[in-house]
Amino acid sequence: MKNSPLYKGSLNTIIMRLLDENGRMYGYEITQRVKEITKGELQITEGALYPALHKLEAEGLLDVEVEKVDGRLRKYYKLTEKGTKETVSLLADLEEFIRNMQTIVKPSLGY
Amino acid sequence: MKNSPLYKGSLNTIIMRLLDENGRMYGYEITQRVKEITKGELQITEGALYPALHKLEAEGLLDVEVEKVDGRLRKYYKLTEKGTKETVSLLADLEEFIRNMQTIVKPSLGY
DNA sequence: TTGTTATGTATAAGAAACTTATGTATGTTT
DNA sequence: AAACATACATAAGTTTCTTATACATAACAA
Repeated sequence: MKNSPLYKGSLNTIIMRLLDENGRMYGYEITQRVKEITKGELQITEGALYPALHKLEAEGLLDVEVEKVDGRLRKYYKLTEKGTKETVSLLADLEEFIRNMQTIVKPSLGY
Repeated sequence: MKNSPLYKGSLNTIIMRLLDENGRMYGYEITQRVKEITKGELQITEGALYPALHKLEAEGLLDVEVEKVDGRLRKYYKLTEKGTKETVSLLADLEEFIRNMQTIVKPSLGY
């Protein structure tokens, strides 16, 4: 998922936010959406994504629905009620993180 | 260093930027400065900081000067020339990271 | 004066979150 | 027929951090 270590720890936030916005998505779709939104700057690898989805499901934050489309398997994920609440928290954490980093680094960024 | 996983991967950027701004600092001073700047929201632990400083030094990005002040040892770190160049790169990575995350999450943040 | 807090550095064991490599399977394009 | 895209999955290894512990001096409080 890119070379910068900064992305480490951001994957759950990305997944949850995309599901929050789009209702339901399947894994491969998430990778393509992120790639598209960030103009290729952020590439989520399967080795990171699928274990993350399984863990979020195990924690009761995501629900799964398996479907066969065009002969291929798809596992659609959506937020549970608990997952929706958790998303609010993750987005608040992201805002705080960005704010703190900008404060530390401020002279180099124009704010 | 806080509970949010988002901070994972940000420590080197923080250290390098502070040294870039302040010329030279010692470890404990860095922890206190960060705590102060972020109003206690970000606490850097020694277990994360010291190994990180040693690694940056081993990579030739930092230089050290040991001094004894008030009977206690201090190890002052400053950026090498290589370190200064690397800092520019790390800050660019941070800006890109923030930009990408804001793009993904945008409806919830007002930009 | 003795215990607690602050200052200051350090490392080891373990956890968390990834990367890299590989595997399986189907559909589409060249 | 080969290559590429779609779609999921896992195992081994790495990076980056947390938690716990350790040592040492100075300042402050009981």
